[in-house]
Parts: sequence; structure tokens; C-alpha cells
Amino acid sequence: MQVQEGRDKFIQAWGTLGSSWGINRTMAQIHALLLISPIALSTEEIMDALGISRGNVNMNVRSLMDWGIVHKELRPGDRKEYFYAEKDIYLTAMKIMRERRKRELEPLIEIMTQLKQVEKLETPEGQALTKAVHDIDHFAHQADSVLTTMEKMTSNWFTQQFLSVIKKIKPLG
Amino acid sequence: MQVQEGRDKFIQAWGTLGSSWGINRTMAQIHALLLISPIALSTEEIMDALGISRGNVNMNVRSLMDWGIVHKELRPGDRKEYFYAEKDIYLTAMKIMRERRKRELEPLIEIMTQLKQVEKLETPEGQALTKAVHDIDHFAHQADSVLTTMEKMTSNWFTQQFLSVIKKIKPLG
DNA sequence: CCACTTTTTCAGAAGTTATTGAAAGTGTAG
DNA sequence: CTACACTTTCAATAACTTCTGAAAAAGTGG
Repeated sequence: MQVQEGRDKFIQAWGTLGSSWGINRTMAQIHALLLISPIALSTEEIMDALGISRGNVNMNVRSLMDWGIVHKELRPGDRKEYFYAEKDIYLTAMKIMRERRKRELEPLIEIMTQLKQVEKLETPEGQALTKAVHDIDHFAHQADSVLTTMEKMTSNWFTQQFLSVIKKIKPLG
Repeated sequence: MQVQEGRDKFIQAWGTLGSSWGINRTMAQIHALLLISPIALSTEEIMDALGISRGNVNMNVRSLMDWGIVHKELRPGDRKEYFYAEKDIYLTAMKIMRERRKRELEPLIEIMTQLKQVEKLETPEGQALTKAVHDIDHFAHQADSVLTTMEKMTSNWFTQQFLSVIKKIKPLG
């Protein structure tokens, strides 16, 4: 396989994967393009490479920067902005995880906290609701702790150590 | 807060959360409804409770069963099918994790395996692509191992032990 | 301040995904 | 076999999301 073919396939694949990861297609494609680009790219270069509009590039590059996985580079004597991706894939994964924790887990915990205020009744309906809310709240807090702990680990540490720790755990059954 | 209000809020919240978890809104709402229902519900009861069409209920209940988090109950002398949700929230989370691993990680690994066939060139473009493919492939395999290991653990084991293991790990820095 | 370059915004267009409802399919009892 | 009770499918359409392109805003150097 040739490099150009590989690049196209990579961008295509990352875009598809992105959608199933809750990241929109174009955002993921821009990320892929920057990941495999040895140099930072300008808005125009991204527009040309992916055949998308200026507005679209601007919006998605901004989101990628919000996620902390793409950065801006300013060149002296040049007014344009150039963008490049975080190249450490573990650090990238960590940042995506962090963002998803914030967006998914935190709202869940907030809502469960409100729902714990439901008056406790003896009806089966009331009890089933109370149990579900309690269980989910408990789970969400645990998941949050796990992810927060993982966030604190550096990417290299993750690379080298986490898997070996996990592998030593003996599954039940 | 009254039970009815709590139920509505719960279903609403689970539906919203579901979308950000890559599960569609209605599927998540049906799941929420069944989670807090002490008894199994028929298609008609779900239709009425959520105000959605028969076809929609049928499709989404079937997906929930594919994910292994909702089951069918048959009552002797009754032709209708009744549905109920797995009530162990950890087991539910495990099953969702399993399904997402299958849908997201496995295709990623497959594509990276193909991309490893790209001819190695000395150009910066070729090298950047090779590095990205290598790193992602490595990461995907590790993530897959972690999730597979976790899958093998029972829900109770997760509940009681996983967090305590993770908490003992000392973060760097 | 002006002229010029680049970035940002946003209303409408295009594209995608979810939902409906009616028709077709399936299974059962008589 | 027929009538009935349900389940499944699917084409049309509604709802939602993303994208475009042009206009406005912001930034820069003289």
C-alpha cells in the first residue's frame, strides 16, 4: 500500500470511528489529518485536504482545542494560525476520557442527587425508583473515582504500568 | 418530590444521558422505564407510558435485548411478550462496555492491522503515518485487554474490589 | 484612521437518523 | 383452514445535526 492511499484510509477510518465515539465525523477527520501531518497546518490547508468549508474547519478545530488534543502554533511574521495535534496517543485518549467524564458522568451524578429527594414510599413503584437511583448514584461515583484516578496518571505511566497491574488481577469464576 | 415526578425526571435524564453515550434517546428511555418498573411491561404499556409508536418500541426493545440488558418474559396463557430490565446496574454497565468494545475497538484494530501494510518510506509524511498507526494499534490492543479482563469479572467483584485496587495505585507527579 | 488579512458567526441548505403507521408476517386455538 | 392476536418490517416523513458561504467582527501594520 502506498502512503497516499494509507493516509486517505486512515483519515476515513478515524472519521468513522469518531462517530461511534460520539465525536463528529469532520472533527475526527481533522484530528486524523493533523495526527499524521509532520507539520502544523493552516485553515486553508485543512479545507483543501478534506474538501470542507472554512466555517466547518473553524468550528471543529476550535472544539478539538477545547478537548485539549489540538493546539495552535503562531509563526513570527505570519498572520495565519497553524494547528497541530497532540502526538502522544495515550495522552490524547486520557484527554478524551476526561472530557467524556465531564460531559457524561457529572450531569448523571447531578441528576441522581436531585432524584434522591423523591419521597420514600412503600409502593413497589416508589421502591423500584429509589433502588435504581441509589444504585446508579453509587455506580456513577465509583466510575468517576476510577476515571479521576486514571486522569492523574501520566500517559507514560499508563503505557507501562496500568496494563500489567490489571493483568495480575485474577478474574472470578 | 413525588414518585410520579421522580419517574418522569429519571426517564428524561436517562434518555439524555443515553444520547451522549451513543445509545439513542428512545432506547435509553425504554431502558429507564423498565429499570424502574417492578414488573415486566408489554409493548402496549411501553407505547402508552412513553407516547411512542409500536414499531419504535419493537425496534428498540429488540436492540436492548441484543445488548443483553433487557429480557423477554412469557406468561402462560398470554400471547403477549413482556419485557424487563437487568436490575444489577454493574452488570448492565459491564454489558454496555462489552458491546461498545465490540463495536468501537474491534473495527479500529482491524483497520490498523490493514494500515500496517503501508510501505515504509523515509519521507516525513510516511514516517508520521507509520508512527500514528503503530501507536494507535498498540493502544487499541491494550485497551482491548483491559476491557476484556474487566468483562470477565463479575459485577459484584467490580462493585467491591476494583475501586479499592485502583485507589492503591500511586499517581506520578 | 484606513486598508487589508484572517477569524468568527450564523441563517439557510444539505445530509443523516429516528419515528410512524400501515401492511405483511407469524403463531395459535378452534 | 380460518379467524384472531400479536410481532415485525419498511417506505414515507419528521426531527435533528452538520455544513456552507457570505457577512460581520477582530486583528495588524502603516
